[in-house]
Amino acid sequence: MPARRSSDDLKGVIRDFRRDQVIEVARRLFGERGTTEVPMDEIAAEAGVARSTVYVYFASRDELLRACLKQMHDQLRETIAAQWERDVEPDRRLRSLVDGMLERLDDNPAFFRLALVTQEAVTQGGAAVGSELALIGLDVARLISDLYVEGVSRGMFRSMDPDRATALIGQQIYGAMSVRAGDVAPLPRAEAVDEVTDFLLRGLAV
Amino acid sequence: MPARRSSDDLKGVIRDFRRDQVIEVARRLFGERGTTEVPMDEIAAEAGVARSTVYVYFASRDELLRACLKQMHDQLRETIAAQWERDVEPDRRLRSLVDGMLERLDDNPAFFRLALVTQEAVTQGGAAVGSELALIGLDVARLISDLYVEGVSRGMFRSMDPDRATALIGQQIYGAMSVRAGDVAPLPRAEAVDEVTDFLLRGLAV
DNA sequence: CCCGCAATCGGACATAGTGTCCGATATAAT
DNA sequence: ATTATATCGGACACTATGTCCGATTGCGGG
Repeated sequence: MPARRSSDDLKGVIRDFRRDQVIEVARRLFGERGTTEVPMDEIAAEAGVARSTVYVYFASRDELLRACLKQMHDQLRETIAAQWERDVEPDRRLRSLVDGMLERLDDNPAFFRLALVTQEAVTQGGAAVGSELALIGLDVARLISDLYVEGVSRGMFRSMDPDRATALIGQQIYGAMSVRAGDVAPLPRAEAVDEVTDFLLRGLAV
Repeated sequence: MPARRSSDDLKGVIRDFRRDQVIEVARRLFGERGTTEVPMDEIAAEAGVARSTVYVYFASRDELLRACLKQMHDQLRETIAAQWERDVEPDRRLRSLVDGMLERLDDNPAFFRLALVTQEAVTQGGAAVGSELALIGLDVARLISDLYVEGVSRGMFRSMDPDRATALIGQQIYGAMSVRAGDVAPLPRAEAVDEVTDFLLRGLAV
């Protein structure tokens, strides 16, 4: 039986490798051109598989999109986790969070665009896709909420409803990412992170 | 000649009326379901014209989309202009701007979603569509910039690079709109406007 | 009323892409 | 060699887009 099992493992490894190739290609092309304008033929060809094989791995374009989002989500989680352990102060954690998000964006500009264009997929009734997006949103929101509450308890942040504060902070980060994703000449990241973090902390008023 | 001219005017009026009908329907359906998932057949049927007639008025789906954006832009300009004349103080103007944007969003929730999903059309190489979006962005940015500069000169806002301040303010507003567009139970508008404006002014720090 | 003109309609057509299906092929294990 | 499994490649049915064009409709003028 051991050889049999080893063979299944190898098949699984090969299959996962192939599947990941398709996801990588799809992520890039979807990010560049949107979720609906890239023919499955093209994704298959670039991934080096037959088009019908793509449908063996993914039931539909939507499911492929969902897989792309999941991969993105996993990477985001890793990035944020790594940043998070490095900082303890709430304001530094805030900075880390912004940094992590912008880092993922810059590492793969198509990253955010994929999330952005995926809003359309949600609008189109892609419930499964929507739930993957919601998970990403919840992860980030929880991090924001935690750091906000900690900031208040340390007397660094002014007191507001935590949910509202979380929403407002998230809005700024989301907006910053949106703008940066479309910017042909974005600021150096460290500078952009400082700027957004500063603005979040201090606002406009003198 | 006068009667001849009058007839041409009537034809123009009828044609514009029909064209606007198509735009209205398309705006709604695009906003609800995205720019690519609504068949032109359906838009035509709901607007009460033949599908081939839609192509008489608009060369393509993209051109129809562009017309939708232009209509949206015109309405936004009217809303902002009306709000703008009512307030002079920079912080009140800021509030008016946020209010105006959220008002347009609430008046037609599909409004913002249309702009959001149109980001995808831009990604897809819709240059003409992109330029319409850019015009909207420039309008809003100019308003933000003006009020920011005035706020600094009055000693109400702290001094930063005006372009960066404009970008940061714009990001928050954009994020607020994005979140609100997807919210099934959004805050009452006045409350949301106050909250965003307050956050813009004061930030997080105590 | 009739006629001419312009706009619109309705349908056919070619094309592109999606998802399904299946026989042929390739590969690995026994 | 045989068997089992995964993949390939292509055919198919269907949907939607944009183009084209003859038929129909509506309006204005004589």
